[in-house]
Amino acid sequence: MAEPKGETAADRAYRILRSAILSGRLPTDRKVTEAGLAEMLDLSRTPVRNAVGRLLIEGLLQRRKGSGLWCILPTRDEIRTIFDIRARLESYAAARAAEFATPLQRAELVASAARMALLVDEMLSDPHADVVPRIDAENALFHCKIVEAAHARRLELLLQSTIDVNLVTLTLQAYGTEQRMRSASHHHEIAVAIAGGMVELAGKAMEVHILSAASFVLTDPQADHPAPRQGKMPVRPG
Amino acid sequence: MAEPKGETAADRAYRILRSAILSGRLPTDRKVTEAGLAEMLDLSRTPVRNAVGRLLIEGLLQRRKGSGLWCILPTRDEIRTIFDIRARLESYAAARAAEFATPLQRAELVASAARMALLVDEMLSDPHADVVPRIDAENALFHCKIVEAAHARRLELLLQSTIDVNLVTLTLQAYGTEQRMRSASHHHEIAVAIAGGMVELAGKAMEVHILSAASFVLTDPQADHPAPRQGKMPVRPG
DNA sequence: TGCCTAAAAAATGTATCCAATTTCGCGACG
DNA sequence: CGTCGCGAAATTGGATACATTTTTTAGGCA
Repeated sequence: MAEPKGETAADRAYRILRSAILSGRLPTDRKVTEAGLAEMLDLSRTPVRNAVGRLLIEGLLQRRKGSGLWCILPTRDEIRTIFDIRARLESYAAARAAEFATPLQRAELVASAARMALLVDEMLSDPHADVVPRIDAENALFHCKIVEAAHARRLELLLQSTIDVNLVTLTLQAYGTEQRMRSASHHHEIAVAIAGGMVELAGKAMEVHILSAASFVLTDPQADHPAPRQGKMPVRPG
Repeated sequence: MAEPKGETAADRAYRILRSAILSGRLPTDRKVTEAGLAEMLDLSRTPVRNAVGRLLIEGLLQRRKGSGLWCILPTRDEIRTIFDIRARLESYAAARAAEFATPLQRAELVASAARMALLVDEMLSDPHADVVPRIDAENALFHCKIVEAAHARRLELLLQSTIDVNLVTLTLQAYGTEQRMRSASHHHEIAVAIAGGMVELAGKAMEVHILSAASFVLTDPQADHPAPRQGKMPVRPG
């Protein structure tokens, strides 16, 4: 998951910088520079510029003309907006999946939902086991497979820059037993709807799934910012 | 509109290449290379690589591992998908605008809709006048102002890469008198809804506006691909 | 003391060179 | 005659040097 082999230096810079910004390891109260980031990552400016370009497009960085880059952490309102956008785009993806998914994809979605249910059971029966990362991975896989099954490259590209693993993980970390069970139940409903070709239901079920997560995260007092840290922290190149 | 002064070489390359791809001036049946594009534009590979990177993210270019770039023209199905996505994102933008727009922005939207009505009148009374480009411009301005008034940077970024002026212009070119009148009417309805803070109505009216355009474009036998040309055509650097 | 100007410092944008990876063609061998 | 393999060519990725633009600061003059 961390460092794919065929990854270019630019990809690596992008992955590390994006994670560093969203987890608050880069300062938001002062400028950073391409040269500085390059030194930090032990790279030349070329791949860093590539990564910075993508982050500018995603809005996680902003350029103040001649005066450095500034990291932009999404505010609570912006996180709300991101969930709203996800609800609209992913429900469209689910609806399309119900219409266009291959038989194999439908089966895989049902299987993923089943695995998720098992994982939640495991969590309930043995709270000490380290199942949470596996739940996170299964969740990511499920959403990813739906977008693939929608057969809409445009949708993939848009969601890719909207859904960030850091934000999703943040969401899931805020989840408790109750919410995880409900979430697993949602996955089952969505998978069955898609497998059965029920376009409307699949879309609406996904909408509920996402907005439910949003409402939970945003009403939880702890889940404010992703690590609203201030001081400068080193980002290790590895 | 064409060439902003403070534009960098990379921006220029991006603008020209994107337009060249969508208008069919670059071949889709054989590879193009960064070096080739650079020579075409009379630039070094550096700014071209920047532009190519953005186009790869947008999906208008695709990289076949070691062997050149390929231009990807949206198929009819993909255009349909783009309209669906626009309907969902722009209706969200309109709803947000109805909630968050400043008084000035509300007034400007109403004014834009009024100007559009005047332009359509002008077109009706004097079919020979060259009002069509002005109508296109007013239309672009209207949609742009709504997205701004939504006060959601994320939405701006996503729509920016989804809405392409070439596709919109293509749509409008397919429009006749009847459709233009209806479109102007839509603009008025949307502007009034936003100005009056009617969140639901604004969103739904925008949805109708976009899907109506989609249904018209996609049922029109002439509006198939954007210039499905095959042979190689030069792209002038200017 | 305050402001204008100009020089220097900083940051980004561009060009060019080199390295690494992949492709394709050619030839030899089975 | 087909296939394997090696090498040359093509293409992209990364580093560095240079140009351009903007900011900041130092200094002089009112």
